Amino acid sequence: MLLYDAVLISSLAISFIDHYHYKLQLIQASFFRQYQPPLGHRRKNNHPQNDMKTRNQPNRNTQTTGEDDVIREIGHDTKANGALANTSQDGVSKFLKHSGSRRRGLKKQDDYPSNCDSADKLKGNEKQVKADKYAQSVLEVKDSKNSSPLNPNDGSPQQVRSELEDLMADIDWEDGSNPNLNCDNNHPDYINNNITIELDSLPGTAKRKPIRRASAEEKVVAELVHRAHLLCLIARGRLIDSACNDPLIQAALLSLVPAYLLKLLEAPNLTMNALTSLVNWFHKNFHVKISSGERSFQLGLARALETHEGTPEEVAALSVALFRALNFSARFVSILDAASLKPDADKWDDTSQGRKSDKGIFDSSTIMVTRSNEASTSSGKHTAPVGVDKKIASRTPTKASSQRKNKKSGQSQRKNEKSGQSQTISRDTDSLIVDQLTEKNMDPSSKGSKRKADIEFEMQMEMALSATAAQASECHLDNDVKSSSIGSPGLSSFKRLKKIEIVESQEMSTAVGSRKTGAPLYWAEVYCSGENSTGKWVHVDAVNAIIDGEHKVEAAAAACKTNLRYVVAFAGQGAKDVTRRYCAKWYKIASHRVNSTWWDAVLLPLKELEARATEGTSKVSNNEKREERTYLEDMELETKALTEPLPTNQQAYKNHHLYALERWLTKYQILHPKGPVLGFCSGHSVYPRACVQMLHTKERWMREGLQLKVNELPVKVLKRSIKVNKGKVPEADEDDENDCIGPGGTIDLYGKWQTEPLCLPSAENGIVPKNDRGQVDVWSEKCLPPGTVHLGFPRIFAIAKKLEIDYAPAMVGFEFRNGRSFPVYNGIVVCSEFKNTILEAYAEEEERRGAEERRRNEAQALSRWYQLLSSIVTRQRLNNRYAEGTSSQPSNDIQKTNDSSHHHTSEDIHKPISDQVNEDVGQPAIVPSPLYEEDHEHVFLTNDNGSDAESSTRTKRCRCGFSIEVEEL
DNA sequence: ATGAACAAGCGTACTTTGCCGAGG
DNA sequence: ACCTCGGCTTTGTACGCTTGTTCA
Repeated sequence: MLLYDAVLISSLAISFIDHYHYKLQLIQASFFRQYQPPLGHRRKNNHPQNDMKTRNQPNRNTQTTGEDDVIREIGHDTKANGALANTSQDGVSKFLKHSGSRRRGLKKQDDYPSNCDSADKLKGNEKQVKADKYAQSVLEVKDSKNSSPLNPNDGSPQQVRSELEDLMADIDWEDGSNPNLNCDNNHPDYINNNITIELDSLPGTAKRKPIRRASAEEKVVAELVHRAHLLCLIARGRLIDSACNDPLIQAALLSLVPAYLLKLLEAPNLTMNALTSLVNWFHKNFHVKISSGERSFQLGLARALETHEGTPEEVAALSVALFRALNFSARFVSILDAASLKPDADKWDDTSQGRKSDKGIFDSSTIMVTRSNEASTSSGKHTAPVGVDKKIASRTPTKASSQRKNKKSGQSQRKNEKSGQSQTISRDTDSLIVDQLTEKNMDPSSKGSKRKADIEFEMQMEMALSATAAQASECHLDNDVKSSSIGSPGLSSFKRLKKIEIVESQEMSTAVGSRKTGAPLYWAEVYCSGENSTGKWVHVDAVNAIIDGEHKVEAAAAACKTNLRYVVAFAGQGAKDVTRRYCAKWYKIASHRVNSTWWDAVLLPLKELEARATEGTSKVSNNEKREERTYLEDMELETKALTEPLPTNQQAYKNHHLYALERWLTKYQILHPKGPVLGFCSGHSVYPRACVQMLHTKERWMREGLQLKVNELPVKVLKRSIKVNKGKVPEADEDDENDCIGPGGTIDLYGKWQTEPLCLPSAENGIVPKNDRGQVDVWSEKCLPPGTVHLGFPRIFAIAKKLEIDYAPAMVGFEFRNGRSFPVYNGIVVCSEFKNTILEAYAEEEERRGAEERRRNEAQALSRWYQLLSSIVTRQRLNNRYAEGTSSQPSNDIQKTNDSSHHHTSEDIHKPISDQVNEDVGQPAIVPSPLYEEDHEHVFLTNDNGSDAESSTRTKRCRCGFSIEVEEL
């Protein structure tokens, strides 16, 4: 089963990695764009979406080995320990590492002060100064090694921080022994170091924080991470779902159910009432507790069954197993709380103090990834909590002070833990990744807040326990609390904090909410055929003993700051998105969900599996009914999607999929027809989104193969900007009343309803209808006049001209160079009847042209070879004559040379070209003759050449005995 | 806590129909 | 004389979307 899941993960990951590859392509494309001129309108082909289309072609062979490694690694991890959550984190961390190198430099600047106490800005600035000092000292040390002096002013702050960060990454934070990293510790070196730090602004000066928005690349990375996380969460859901089908677990559960309950459930049609008693019994017998230790989910499930206690995930899974044991159609439902789709949500920005999207990637309520680790923290593991709300910390100064008091003891205790209890306190992979992610953004001062966070976290966890498992036995809770105190700074302080907690219970309850703890994440859906006359999927939360509470889920999740973006039901190794059932305000989550096309494609095969499984019970036997059940549910979800209540705030209408306000329409939009009015919001009429129509200019419609109907007036007239219009001659615009650029520099816009299919004048008598520039604009095939074809070949116009066939140059777009646009032509447009004639002539001409070019190349090659060989011969002759210092009869020699060279030339010229080439191409091995050393010009006779067929060599001999061996190619 | 209004950063769509010199 | 080809200041602007801030 694990193997199967690994295969699934791999296959799913392929599509994800496909997009990762696409991202790399984007980077490459941007690189090349820098060095290559833009290709005019063809640049649209470089658009990511277009590029993505090409990437999606089934060309898996192009996956690089690096990608394969990622896939293999995912698969390996999955197989190795079954912890798909770990896989998820691994995958995400890989991407963060990848993107981190770029982002770190940019973000650190903001993140450094953010980790200091924002309430005390002066202190924060001091810490910043220390961090900078430390960075400079680091650079000095590094530079002293390289024996090159460093000007402290040379390094930019970002460079310094980057260096600092790299160095800090190598430091073992657990030791806590490096005084340089302690913000509160003023190292003497720093005091003595004569460095001046200039502050941009005085402390406390209210300066607007520079806004740095996420770049396109960061957005792409965030989306990739989001997708990867979703895939992993789906795989996890499937894993749990298959564990629920374990016959042993089902049998064991069934054996626990009292007989009177079984009798109640024997009714032919299952109803919610019949379920109530069963759920109550389950809730009384199975409790939520904090998990300890890492193990596979199946083992955990068996353990939970044995002890009647488990994580919410396990308890929910047990309930699903029980329902399936009773032969109900049951699904395991989970909120997939994946990493944010928006890159900024991952930032650890103290200034925002977690107002909105202040959460880390793994600081989700997804227990399968992090909560178990958090839970294990409270049961003795020393895992730094992630994303503890600093707002809470600042609100509880007492706790903070007590934490400071216990800081020393905490540190020493950590050392003890490390040495003595390595088994229980050793960090697992998840926590390491989490720490890498968090500590990247932490400055040395974060040590303090980290310990503060520990305390906060433990308290919140305890609150969560009481909230989610109020029925849990006191003794277990006590055990957990006791064990949790092992990893805390001190038992006494913790007890003291417990008192504070009681006093501030009201405040802490809010804090618990802000920590996203206790959110409903897992439940079951049971098909009750006795409900609604047609049957209905009923929400059953056995953990909290809630039946049919689907409308409560969104509110409960929102209260716990959990994003209800994806609710997925798992059954039969498949999955189905049932978010609509639990989400009343779709517009709020729509922008936080991944591209629906991709999501639907991912879920499509899983949906089929799910449908097959949930309808395959014995109670529903025939296929028609099965299809009906799926159909009815789909209809139910669809209906819910189309019947959303009107939002009460105006801004919600900006991108609402169902409704629109006129005030939020863009420049190129209009309401047509303007009605019906569905309601009002702050005095503004609400219209259906379907009434919003796009407007374009006449030319733009023409590009889409549409033309304006007769006598249509523009529905909207825009004023052209003065700057754009200033280059134009005013008279030209005024003269052309009908142009889209109207008088006075206006742009006339028309709606689609004002257009009709393009009706161009058709070709007659072999004449191509042309525009006023004597050409045809070929934006698409639709723009071709009837009876004409576009022949996009180079030099084809010459053929048409030669054949005296009427043609028009085909303009396919514009190219922008030097700030001006130039038309791009590609071939010609001719009447269809001449197509074959022209193509045949073109093929002939191209063949002739090719042959001529070959001939020209050969002649050129021959000429060059002749030059080369004659220069060799000349050099040889000169060597023979002047090498030994003899120089008799120079005038005769020159004459001879001229004669011989002439002889040679005439001989070559009279030979066929092919022979010349074959003979001349080769490596001449010149063997000087001992008899005629001087005053002799070699003459190679054509009939005196010995040839060796085996070695393809030919020996040219002179009468004097001189020979040249040439190799024939 | 929420929403409205505004500001600011970033991405992207839109813009739009040579000129001249070298060389064949 | 005519034709072909390639190089030439690698645009500049406005709008939409998103996010943050302030105020009610």
